[in-house]
Amino acid sequence: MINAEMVAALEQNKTVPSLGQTVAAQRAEHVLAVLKQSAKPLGAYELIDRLAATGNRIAPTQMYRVLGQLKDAGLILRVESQNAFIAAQHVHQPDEPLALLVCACCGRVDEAKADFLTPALTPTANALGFKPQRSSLEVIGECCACRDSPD
Amino acid sequence: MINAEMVAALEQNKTVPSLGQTVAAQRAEHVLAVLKQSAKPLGAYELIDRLAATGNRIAPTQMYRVLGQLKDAGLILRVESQNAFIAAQHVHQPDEPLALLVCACCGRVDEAKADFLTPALTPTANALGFKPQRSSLEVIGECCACRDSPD
DNA sequence: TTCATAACGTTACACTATAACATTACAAAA
DNA sequence: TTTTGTAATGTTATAGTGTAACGTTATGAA
Repeated sequence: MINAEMVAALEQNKTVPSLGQTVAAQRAEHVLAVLKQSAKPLGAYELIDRLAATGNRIAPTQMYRVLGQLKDAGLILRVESQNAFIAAQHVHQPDEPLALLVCACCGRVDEAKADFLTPALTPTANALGFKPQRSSLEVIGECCACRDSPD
Repeated sequence: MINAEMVAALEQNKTVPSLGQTVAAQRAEHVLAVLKQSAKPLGAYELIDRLAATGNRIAPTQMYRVLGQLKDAGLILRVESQNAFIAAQHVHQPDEPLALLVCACCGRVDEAKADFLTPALTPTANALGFKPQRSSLEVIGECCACRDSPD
């Protein structure tokens, strides 16, 4: 459905060429566009509402399919602690170790590489006979802007 | 509601003495007991059902209050990726960096200290002006038992 | 053309979580 | 003792999250 060509196009804020005309591709594009415009993570139903406002109402099932595709393509990230989604600042591999810095104050989320994770977890994993596949690291705190703001 | 004395008692699988006779304390005890008996994380409504089976049905709101109290006391942990809860193997501080090793196969969850997190995150946090407060690290993989099982 | 299959659509429902408000328990002030 | 404030507890209702199950359509291969 979403392929390398589309990922490349979406990443550059361009319309996906040939395949971009399929219903599914256009929807994925719309959803991604809405997420990119949002400073904060959006839930599935909030996304549905915002999409509906542009005349593109879809059912929850559809939205979750689109979100799954975008996630698999590395174009969006799921914020587990909020059951919500953000547009990725960079395209990622599914198993790439990332840290999400979540502002408890304004909700903004930043992504950062977390390459230290794999080596740091190895001893523990080995000791327990656990084979890590992917990880989710979310750091809750206060972002730059909220620290500076007078409250 | 839940105080140091109760935490100490609950930690040792004992009934909370004096205060343990309050309705709330007994409920917290029941919920914790159910979680301790489960190999896998349990959702709030699954907990409600299991508690009801022992003649102690409570409403969702109540359950979330109990879960909140137990969590604040460090007696249970929330598995963000599953919206579910486990009994803590050890009592924890709310801001203590932990890794949860979640088996994608059987659902079992192990907890491990993740002291490496704080120093590892400092450079990134500083660069972004982000002030970390607490973190949630969940590692999805295959546990010891599932690797050994024939499948 | 016919058939298989994958994509897409729809309905319905189960689970997660909390807002809002009612009631009760309890202890300090009058 | 009564009053009263407050914290705990109880209840109802509802918003939000997620998916199972199944129907329909599109597409390409036999």
